[in-house]
Amino acid sequence: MMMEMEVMHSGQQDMELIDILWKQDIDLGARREVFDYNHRQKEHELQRQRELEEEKRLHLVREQEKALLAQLQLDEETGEYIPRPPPSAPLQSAVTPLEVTQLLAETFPVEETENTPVCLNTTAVSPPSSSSMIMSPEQPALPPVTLSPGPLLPPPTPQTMSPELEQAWMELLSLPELQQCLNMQMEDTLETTTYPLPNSPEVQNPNFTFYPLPSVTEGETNNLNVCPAEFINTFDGSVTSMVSPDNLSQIDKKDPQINTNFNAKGFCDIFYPDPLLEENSGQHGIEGNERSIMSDIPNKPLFTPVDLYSLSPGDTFDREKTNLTAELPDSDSGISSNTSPNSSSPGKSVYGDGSFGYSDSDMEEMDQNPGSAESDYSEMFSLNFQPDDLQSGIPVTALMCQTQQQDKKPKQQKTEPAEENGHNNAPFTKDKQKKRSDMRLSRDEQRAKTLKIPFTVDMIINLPVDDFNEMMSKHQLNEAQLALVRDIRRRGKNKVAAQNCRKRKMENIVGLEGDLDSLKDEKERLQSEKSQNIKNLKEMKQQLNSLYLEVFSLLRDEKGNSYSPSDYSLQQSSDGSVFLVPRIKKTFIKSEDNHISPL
DNA sequence: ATGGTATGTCATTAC
DNA sequence: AAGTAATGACATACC
Repeated sequence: MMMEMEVMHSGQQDMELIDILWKQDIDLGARREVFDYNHRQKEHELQRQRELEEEKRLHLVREQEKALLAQLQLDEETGEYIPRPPPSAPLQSAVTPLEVTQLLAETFPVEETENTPVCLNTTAVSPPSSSSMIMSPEQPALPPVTLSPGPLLPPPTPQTMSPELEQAWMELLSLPELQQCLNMQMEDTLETTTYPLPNSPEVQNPNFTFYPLPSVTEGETNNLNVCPAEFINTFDGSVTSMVSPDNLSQIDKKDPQINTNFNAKGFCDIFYPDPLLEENSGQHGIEGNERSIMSDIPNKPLFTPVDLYSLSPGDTFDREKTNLTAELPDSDSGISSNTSPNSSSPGKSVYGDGSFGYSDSDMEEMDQNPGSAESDYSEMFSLNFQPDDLQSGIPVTALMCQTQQQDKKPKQQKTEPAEENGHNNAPFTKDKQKKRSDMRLSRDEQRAKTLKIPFTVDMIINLPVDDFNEMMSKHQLNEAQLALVRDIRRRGKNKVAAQNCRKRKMENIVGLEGDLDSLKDEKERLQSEKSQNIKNLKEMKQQLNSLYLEVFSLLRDEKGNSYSPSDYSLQQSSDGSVFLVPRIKKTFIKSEDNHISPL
């Protein structure tokens, strides 16, 4: 046992080291689960041993608390368990050790808790007891009456808690190990909603009030080691017996999974749970059952991811905030970022959400677009971005899309944090690209919704002038709205015109390219025809020349001599007769036409 | 980093 | 003259 405790303690030190290192690595993008997982892998065998040990102890604890609870009855007003009078506790002596019941009876009134042994608290901060604090292995031991108090009662809040409980809660929060676990949960981007500490049973354990806080850090292991098992059991029994029924029932209804997890995996799996599993189970528990209650409590907002980061110490919130901002650079849609984190959490986190509720493009647009309409957009935006919206937790862009997605909204709010944290950017960028094209088409639509234009963009753009004017005349629109409607109509028509223009231009280009091709073909054909004609002409000339020479060679004068082709030429008159004409004496020959002998 | 492409928008002109 | 179409030019996002 001593060895185990020491090993456990060293393991916790490792965990703390990992915590520190991980915090340093936050900006490098290192995720906590990696370290936790490796750590768990290393300590897996040790954990198994501890689990077996723990299971045995828990079994005993259950038996005891069953008996203890049987001795308690619910105070309807305070919601606390109070010891039953001895006659009404028949199980008391049957199951519970006498010392336990005595201690319980003595310590249960808050005023008397100074009798609480130190080792009780020590067990409370030791991992096994911590797990039993959060888990509810004691649930089956609850009597039926206390197990089913009917509708869920509000969890203990600063408003509802008694001062003792509140103090106990604060001190509990300051427990080093608990803080470690809380830090893990808060620093882990996925482990958010399993933050049930305000509801934790031990919160209402007055014993914690008297826990010497400084000694916790120093002596937790020492006390652990020296604490007798019977005291541990006693403490556990008292703790569970102190649990108010509403808390128990909440735990029971909130996260039944924890029981199984606890038994199956042990406390390490609870404190370092599988992120997704933890996320989902926690969210269902809190948001499903307690949203309505918690949302009314300003100081206890829902532990949605962003809220947790807003609660987490140091740079955690800023880091997450910037991450969110970076992850959602284009929230034209107004969907992705706005639905998840802030629906029910007022205050800082909401402002953070609001600050990146508008997309860059939207802001740029508002800056870019001159004119009254756009300036009014800004006005509207600033007006819309008011506590009213903050209360509802939905920024303007979310509000704009809210109408489109009202049916999806509740589910999204539950699932999206897990999804957002669960996967990386790759799917998101895909969606973003899809949404981008879609959203760019509907930019004017969003503007119209921002200014509450009572027409659809489609109507504004496509209605004929008369219908459009009639439609406009039926509504009283202010200057900005009128300007926006005009701009929408102009832009819409111009957009179509540009599309048609480009289409025509392309068609013209294609037609001209076709013309060019056909003209090239024609040119080629004509060129080949020309060359063929030239060839034919040349051939005919050759034939004519041959024929001429042949005819000329047959001519003879009176003396029977042949004519020289260089001195004479053959010419054909219009009536078809052919004359032999001397080349040099052409004019002379003509003048002496009678001297020429017809052929 | 850079060039090409698609698209939206604005200014101007034509109808 | 007003409304609309056409189109060049520019900006932006995306590949």
